[in-house]
Amino acid sequence: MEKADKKASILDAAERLFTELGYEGTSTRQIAKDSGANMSMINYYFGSKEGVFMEIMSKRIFGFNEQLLSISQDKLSHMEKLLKVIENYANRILCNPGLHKMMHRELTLSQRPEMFLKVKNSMANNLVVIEQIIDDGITEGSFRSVDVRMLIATVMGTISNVAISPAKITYGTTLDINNEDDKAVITDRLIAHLKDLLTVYLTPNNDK
Amino acid sequence: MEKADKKASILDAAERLFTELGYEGTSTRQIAKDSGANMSMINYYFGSKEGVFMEIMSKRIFGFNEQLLSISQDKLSHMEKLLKVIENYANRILCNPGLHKMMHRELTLSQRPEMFLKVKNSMANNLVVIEQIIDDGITEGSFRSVDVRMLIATVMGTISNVAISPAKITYGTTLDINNEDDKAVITDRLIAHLKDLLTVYLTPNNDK
DNA sequence: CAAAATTAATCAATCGATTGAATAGTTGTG
DNA sequence: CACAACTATTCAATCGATTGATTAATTTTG
Repeated sequence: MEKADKKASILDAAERLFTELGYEGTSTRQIAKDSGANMSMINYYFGSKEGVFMEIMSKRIFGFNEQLLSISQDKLSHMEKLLKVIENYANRILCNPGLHKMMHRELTLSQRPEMFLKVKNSMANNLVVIEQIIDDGITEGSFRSVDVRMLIATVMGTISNVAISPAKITYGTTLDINNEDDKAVITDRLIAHLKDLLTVYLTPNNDK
Repeated sequence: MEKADKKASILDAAERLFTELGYEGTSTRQIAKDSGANMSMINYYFGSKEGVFMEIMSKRIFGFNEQLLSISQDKLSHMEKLLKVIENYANRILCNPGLHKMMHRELTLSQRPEMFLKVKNSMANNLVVIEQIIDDGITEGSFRSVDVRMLIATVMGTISNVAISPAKITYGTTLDINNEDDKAVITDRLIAHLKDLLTVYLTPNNDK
């Protein structure tokens, strides 16, 4: 309370509004109003509305890749690595589904190429880490030979789908991802499902 | 050429612009300009900008569910039904990825509740059809007992991920979903992957 | 005091929507 | 058939509101 820190409060308000209303749907006036700051403070600190957006993205994306990289270098079996990466990835996305929605939206728009590249590169980085692990597992013989790119689309798509779809569509009838308790349940269920799926699918066939 | 049919040309231009720039990012002036119609024609025919959007959605969503329902009533095994539904679903979405992106965007925004409900209900309808097929397969014993909702998230998420992700991220390095020839290749690859995945995952374990 | 932070007021541009009038096509009437 | 009445379509012009951004003045801070 002491230190106003308008800069942070602007970012907070902006992130919430962007998440809820989209980039175009959010006005700088509303950001100012919600954060208790004057309109000019937005341009004073971030240069422009787009500057605010970029700052939010940068802050959130940072550290995402490092985490995955560190796991991929752990002393684990390929399957253990893969499952750990997925668990990490799912937790990261589901702990803030709104942000993930926002990133997804920007990724499907041809506007704002700078944001597009940022999000795209971040995703691409995550992708190569996972791809490498699966590739290693296949060449080692501990994984079946599968379409790696498509399998990654399955993993990321599943997580994304759970994070994005409106509550009652994806999960049972009562669970709501906006409820904190339910969110933990959903996350666990998602991770358990992916572990089961990948274990069954990637484990080499015994017979034949 | 004879008949101008401004109404259709407005819808065409609007769909292209909405897909590319998003709903908020598209102005009625640009729709008018691109379609060669006067601005007021938009309100004359559709009442409002949102009316244009709703018309596009309605047109596209219509028939989606009937198709799936008819398949689910075919005389096929549960696995055959499931695979056929998925093949249909994938083809439908990948033949017009832009539209799917647009639907997805609207689904992640709290604005425009009418659109939201339309898209959501459409998806929910598709979901129950698939869910019923898998449920039947499980009770019959031809499928393993799995987390049905999560598996559906996997199927839909995979298709969605392939349709939405920028070309070079999801598929190999050369394939581009915006190229018509490549699109066919990607679609086939996606369907083959899902068939393989579901067959392996749902087939009951022989040993143990 | 000087620099940084904050404010109210205002900018030009653009937004979605509406207006009233003009044109074209159809229908009704004798 | 002829002419009036009516409906549907199209248009330029403009509406008030809102957009992101900027200005210049003021306050706070070190």
